[in-house]
Amino acid sequence: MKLRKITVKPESRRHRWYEDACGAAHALDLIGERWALLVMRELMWGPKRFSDIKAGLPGISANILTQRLEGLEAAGVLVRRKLPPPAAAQVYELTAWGYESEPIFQALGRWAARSPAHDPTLPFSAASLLLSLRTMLDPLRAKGIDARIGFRLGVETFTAHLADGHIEIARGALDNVDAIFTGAPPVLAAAIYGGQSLESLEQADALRVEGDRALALRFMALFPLPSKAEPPG
Amino acid sequence: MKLRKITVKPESRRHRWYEDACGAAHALDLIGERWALLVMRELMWGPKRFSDIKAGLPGISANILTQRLEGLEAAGVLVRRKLPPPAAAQVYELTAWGYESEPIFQALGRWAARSPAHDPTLPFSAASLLLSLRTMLDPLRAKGIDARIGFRLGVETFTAHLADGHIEIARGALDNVDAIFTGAPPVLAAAIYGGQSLESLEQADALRVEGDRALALRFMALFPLPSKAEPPG
DNA sequence: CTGTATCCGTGTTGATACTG
DNA sequence: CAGTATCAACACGGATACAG
Repeated sequence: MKLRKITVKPESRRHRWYEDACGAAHALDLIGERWALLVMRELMWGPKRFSDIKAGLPGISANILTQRLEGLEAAGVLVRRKLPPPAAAQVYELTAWGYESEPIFQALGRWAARSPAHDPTLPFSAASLLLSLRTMLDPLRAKGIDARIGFRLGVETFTAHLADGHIEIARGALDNVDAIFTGAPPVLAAAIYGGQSLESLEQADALRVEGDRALALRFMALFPLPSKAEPPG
Repeated sequence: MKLRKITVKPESRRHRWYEDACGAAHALDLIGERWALLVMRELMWGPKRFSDIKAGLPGISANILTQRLEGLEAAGVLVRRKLPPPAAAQVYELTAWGYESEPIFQALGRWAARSPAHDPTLPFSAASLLLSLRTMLDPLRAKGIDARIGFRLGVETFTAHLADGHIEIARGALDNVDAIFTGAPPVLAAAIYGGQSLESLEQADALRVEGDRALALRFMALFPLPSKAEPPG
């Protein structure tokens, strides 16, 4: 054998692909690398800057985030845009097709919610908490409620609009809301999913509710978790 | 350095977790490693042996498959069982919770079907082709058809039961079917998704149809692919 | 302050060869 | 058939250093 070590250009070594026509395999070729899906999750509520993405992803390092953003841009999942002055910041934004990935998060989230090993006390980003609300809403319980709920999660604010057993969520200024939750995402998660009482969280000064308190309490009960899967054996 | 090679116990071999309470992140902790989901895909139609799993996964190496099977077993996604004599073979089988992962494949497959980069000419395993049928069935087109279709894909046989705009698929002997397709999975894929005419594939001796030919032709048209996503810019 | 590029230690992955 | 052992290549993450 002559060609012992061809000097392969680093860029030509692209990637490891599954050689498989299966749609799921192709999806994993595009977004199956470590962190890729979580980067997309952080962008599900609108464009973000590099460091805001990074802030929602505890443990990712800057170079890895750069690589993922490049890869996702090449795949057509997101684009990088320059905001017009005066903001003049660079942001990353999902393409229309990128936003269509939401059912993937829902399927993963619903399935993982039944995992015996799921630990809900870990850090929770605002993006993922809101995604989980859309995933876990019980349409039957929400039937008949028409209301707007605001969230102040750290520096970000969101408005959820409940109507017809359906929930719409948008990032942005809180206008015309009937109730507002203010607190860190894990605290709100403890209230909605962890069965923590609103009073105890308020007394610990971890969560605050303004506006229609009865509505807020009703809202917190709209997101039942599924039962855990049986461990085998 | 004294401790050149500490004999680390294999179980202490933690892998890298996302420290994130998000359900999707936890799902990726469990099944996000390379090959893990595709191993599950191969088991979606029932228990399989090591080498049959491997055969459906072009490119996986034996040691990686071993590791994934161990990991998935530890996660509670599958169990290993010893078949009773005379078969007496070891097989891997999804747990009930493991089977519940099908929506993940559907979400991934549906999303990837709109990828501009999807190449349907790559190898296609029987398991993934049948999974794609369940994903892509158009209930409206299937309305009013009540029929049983058999598939001989290599050594495996499957029966699909169409009723009420819904499809059920099971591996096993072909009993009481109205039509049978015989051929390699990529060929059947070309017929159903690639727009290849049945006649041309039969003339090339790549596909054979027995039984109700009109039904077979109707069946082939029940699985429309979505349009491709626009490349950005 | 925001993002990118580079080095480096470590752990993961994968091809090949080998064993029960 | 069902894996294990070995080794090389690579990906990850941390820590910088650097550029606008």
